[in-house]
Amino acid sequence: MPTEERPLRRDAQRNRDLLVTAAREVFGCAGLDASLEEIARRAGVSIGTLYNRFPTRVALIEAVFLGPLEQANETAERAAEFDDAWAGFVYFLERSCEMQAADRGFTEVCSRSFPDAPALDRAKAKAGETFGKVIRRAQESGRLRADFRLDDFALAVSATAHPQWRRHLAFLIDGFRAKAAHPLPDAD
Amino acid sequence: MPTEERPLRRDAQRNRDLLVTAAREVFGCAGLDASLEEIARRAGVSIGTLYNRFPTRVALIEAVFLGPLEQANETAERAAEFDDAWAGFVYFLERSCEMQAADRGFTEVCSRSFPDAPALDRAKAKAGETFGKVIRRAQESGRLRADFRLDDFALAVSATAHPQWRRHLAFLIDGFRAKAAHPLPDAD
DNA sequence: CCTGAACTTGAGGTGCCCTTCAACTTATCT
DNA sequence: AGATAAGTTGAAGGGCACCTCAAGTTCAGG
Repeated sequence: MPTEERPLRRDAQRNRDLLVTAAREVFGCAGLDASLEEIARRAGVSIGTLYNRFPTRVALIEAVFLGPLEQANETAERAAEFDDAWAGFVYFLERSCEMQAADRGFTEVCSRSFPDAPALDRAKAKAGETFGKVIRRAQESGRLRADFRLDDFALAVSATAHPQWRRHLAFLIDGFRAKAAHPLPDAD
Repeated sequence: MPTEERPLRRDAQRNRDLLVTAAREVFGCAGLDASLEEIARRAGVSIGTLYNRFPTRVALIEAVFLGPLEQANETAERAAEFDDAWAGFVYFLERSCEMQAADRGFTEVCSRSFPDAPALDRAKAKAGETFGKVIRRAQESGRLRADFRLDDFALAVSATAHPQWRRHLAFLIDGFRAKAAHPLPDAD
């Protein structure tokens, strides 16, 4: 049984939207630990209203980032349908880095875990599975090295959350090609 | 004329050492923005003493990290003397990642700039020059791609400040080989 | 228009951190 | 042993952020 969702009063809905928008901006440049008071300030709303609508920080994070995570999943679905499997792989990597480079909050959402927000973790897992297919296809095509794993994606992407990510990613991609592969270290 | 350095009283010197040790630990796990009170607490010294010895945060950062930076420079010098230029290049990359993975403070020292602590910036520049030689040799040997630049090192290393850095670095290194090289993106 | 429920407000309590400084303690030198 | 410069201490003042709640305001349905 889903929690009964009485619709919000119109003013409350407006404030909710203002808060989410403000939070997107503030999380985007200051990260997920940004000040909640700053977010309320920017939304033009009192701190009490923020707490009314979002009792915890993760509730707000969820409201802001569930969308982008689904968007990432769709990107992966598109990537899985490329004729050229390697191109699809590269396409998804690039879109992911793009999103992270543009949004510090998104970067942190992707690298942290959220025990108190199962929806977030579920959305991440789903996108992960979709990208798993992309990886498999690229490996079967013989262009992606066989020892590439899903977690390597997290590594690669989380490591490119900076302005010159294009260049960094280009090196990595060269290192991902099957023809470039040398044995990986044992551990991990 | 060098600032006259009257020697510290014995107790003061002891406290200074305690503070630097504590700061190394705290910066190491909490980063350069860690609480100064926490550092004083861990050193078993009052917060006033910390401020007596290190009037600013950067003064303390300098005291902690000038050593490691010089150590990095020596590592680069060793790397420049490898018979196998490519092996020297890889050696320095690995040692650098090792230092950063082990010390969050060091990571931040390497990626930030310190206008108020010229000594830090100088030490970084020096290590950079030394590593520049390593790069040149590796490129002349034909093993390192010709379009590799010194800043790419900063990229690579700052991006590997996490537990599974070995694996990430392995991919990057495969991407750094001349034989793996594909054209890099234009910008930056 | 009126009323109750929904919503908003912001001051206030708590906690952590930064930084200063006047009063106190200690090392060192003669 | 005494004098004094050097060093230590921690309370106090100022900030900022978190979170709560009693009092006030606004919406929406009758």
